[in-house]
Amino acid sequence: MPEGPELHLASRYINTVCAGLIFSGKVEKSEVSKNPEVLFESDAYLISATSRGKEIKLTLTPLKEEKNTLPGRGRDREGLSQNGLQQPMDLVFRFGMSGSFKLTSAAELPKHAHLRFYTKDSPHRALCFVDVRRFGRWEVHGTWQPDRGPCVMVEYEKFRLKIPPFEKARTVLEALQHRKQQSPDLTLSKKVKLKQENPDLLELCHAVPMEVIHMGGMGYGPEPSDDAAAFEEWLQCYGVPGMRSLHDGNGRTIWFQGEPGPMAPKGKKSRKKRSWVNGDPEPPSPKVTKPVPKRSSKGSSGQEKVAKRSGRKKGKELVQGAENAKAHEARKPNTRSRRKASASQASLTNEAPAADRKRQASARRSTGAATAAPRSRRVKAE
DNA sequence: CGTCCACGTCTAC
DNA sequence: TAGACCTGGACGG
Repeated sequence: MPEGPELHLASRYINTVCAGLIFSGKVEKSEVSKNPEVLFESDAYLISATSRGKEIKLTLTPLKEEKNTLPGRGRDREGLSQNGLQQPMDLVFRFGMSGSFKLTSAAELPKHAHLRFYTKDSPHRALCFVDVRRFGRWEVHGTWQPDRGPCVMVEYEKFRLKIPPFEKARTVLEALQHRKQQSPDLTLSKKVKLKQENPDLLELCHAVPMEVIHMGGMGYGPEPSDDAAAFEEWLQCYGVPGMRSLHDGNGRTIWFQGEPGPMAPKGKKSRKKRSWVNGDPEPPSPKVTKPVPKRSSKGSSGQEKVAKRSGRKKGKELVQGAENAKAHEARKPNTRSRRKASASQASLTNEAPAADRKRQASARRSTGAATAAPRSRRVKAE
């Protein structure tokens, strides 16, 4: 559950489902987790959350001035004042690749629930930090990690200044400059309108995550019904049939539409893990790939799952270069790929009809895009 | 069964 | 700048 907007949704979710809930007792950590114990104990406490970029902070607040009923028992706990009262505690979480929060029945904890906060009243429930891959971290008495970039959702203005000097900004800046020169004689309102219809890259860094937040869902909707499909449907580039992808210097898959651009990794470097360990020293061939959503014909008995991300790709299966609608029409059709196919078609035209502008802008989206560059070089956004 | 892949850091060379 | 840290789903044989 790692992307910026998702962390924000997680904090909203927590504040919603924990509103009015009273928690009690100790905070429980799974055996297997290597994260620190949370030595917090209170007869009655509240949980609230805030997020900042890809971090989320839980605040545990004891309800009243309760006495520690068992003197000495709490000695090993942190955050106790002299008289044995439990003080409020902040926990800062990072979600790694798979972290999330879930309020569930305490009787049936979900798998991989590595930190549990139990409600006071029965039927007991548990707010769980669920994290399949355990890349997620939490820190007791945590604070926002100091060397992180601003939050694209709530601190967007901070991206306006202090652009790292080594950022390859030429293209971006030239584009902005170009835009400026284009419309020197327009009225202010016309300029504003133009800007809204053609948001620049920086504005999109804000607008796109905000769109996800307003969409809601992501497992953090009011109902447990959940709606991952809506998000998949919303994605314009990432994992979408017809879009292209390649691997950057760190082996990360970058999704995009159209030309990869002058900084594109040159073939050889792009494969991190060798897939040809024994014999068959086949050169790691392709550079630019079209995702071939390999939905094998087997098992597709009408109710196939929504195409999940990209299919598995091997060299020989990769389709090179300038492919087209034909290619993916031949592929497994589903509603999603169909819709996307037409969307990308539309955006190939420079002059999209005005009604399609918004869609055209979003066709550039890939939620993975901002995570592409190595940390040290990145505009400190995530 | 085995291989590859995944929304991210984190740290040891 | 490579691995390391993990589980599990999709796919291939």
